[in-house]
Amino acid sequence: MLTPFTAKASLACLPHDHSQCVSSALADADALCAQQGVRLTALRRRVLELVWHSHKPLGAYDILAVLSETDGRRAAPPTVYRALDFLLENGLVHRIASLNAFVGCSHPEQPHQGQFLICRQCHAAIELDQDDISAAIVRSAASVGFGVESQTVEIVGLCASCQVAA
Amino acid sequence: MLTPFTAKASLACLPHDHSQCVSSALADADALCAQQGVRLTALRRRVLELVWHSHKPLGAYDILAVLSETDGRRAAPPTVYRALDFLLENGLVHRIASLNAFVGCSHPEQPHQGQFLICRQCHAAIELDQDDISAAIVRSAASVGFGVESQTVEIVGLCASCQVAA
DNA sequence: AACAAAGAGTTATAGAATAACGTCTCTTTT
DNA sequence: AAAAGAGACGTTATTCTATAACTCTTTGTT
Repeated sequence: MLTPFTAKASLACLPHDHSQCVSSALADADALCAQQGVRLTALRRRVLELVWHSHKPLGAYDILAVLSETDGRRAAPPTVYRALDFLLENGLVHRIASLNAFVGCSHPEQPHQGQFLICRQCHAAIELDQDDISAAIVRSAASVGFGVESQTVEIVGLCASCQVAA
Repeated sequence: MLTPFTAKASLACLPHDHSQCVSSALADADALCAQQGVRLTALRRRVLELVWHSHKPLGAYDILAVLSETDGRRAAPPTVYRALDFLLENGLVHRIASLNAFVGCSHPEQPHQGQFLICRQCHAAIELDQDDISAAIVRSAASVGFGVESQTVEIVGLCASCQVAA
């Protein structure tokens, strides 16, 4: 069974109109920030747009390079990291610890921590939010008396498209 | 239900005779390397011992500092990273991506990738290897056609001891 | 002893992230 | 309108993490 969300997220590895992803992510971000009373400044919005440039997690220094070279903006690392911190805090992007990289959040409406399927071939990241994975983790943790507060779940493998190609 | 392994691993956050952990980890490593026909050199064994100094994941540069200051060994980063690479390849330590740190493997007998419960208070890492977590991940991945090859599961929260303390 | 190969030392550099401080631009208050 | 304050961004420097490339040494083998 595919939930609407799963269906949407799995687009990451399939041909699709990606400009739709970007524009809807930006529109969602505008709406959410307005609703939360926080400021999606030009810089923050631009960083979010760059992160959404593809479904591949993007490094902070890649973002920095675009800001400096393409945008012609004088930018040093803190500029990028501050924008990313804001986007992380407001659930608009996720950080992939195993890659030191950032990816747009597919459903920023409610706070959550995604689970990520990362294709080692095309490098796309598919975001999941499966309750049964979380539940299994919480249950196992509870069996040793451990109280879960946050989860990092990052899975590497081959996406459907790249399996076919191989 | 606690498997023997789970019982052993959860020791991490409980008072226990830790010198036992260290000596048994080193003895296991000696045996496994002999069996595999690979060399657990003095340096590699020492790095493993340092990683096992506690159940808290240890940074490469922390190891480096001990080698330089305490052991008086002239050591630069590659020295430590090569030893760690060897230990990782042979399943004797795990790398915790979210911490950029390394921790001894609790059951190096068979190759596996652990799942880790990391206490935000005492910083100890409890290694799990729960099939139901892996199974839930593989199942969710399969539902979007994704083939799992490796998993990073790192859970932050409060261990039993630190919950009591709080 | 001679050799090849693995291990470890050495130097330099790349990559990721943050600290600390200054400046500018708003808004809010008076 | 002036002053005050806060938030955002610029700037400089530094810390932490990791690897590349080359050299020398050790070890096991012939």
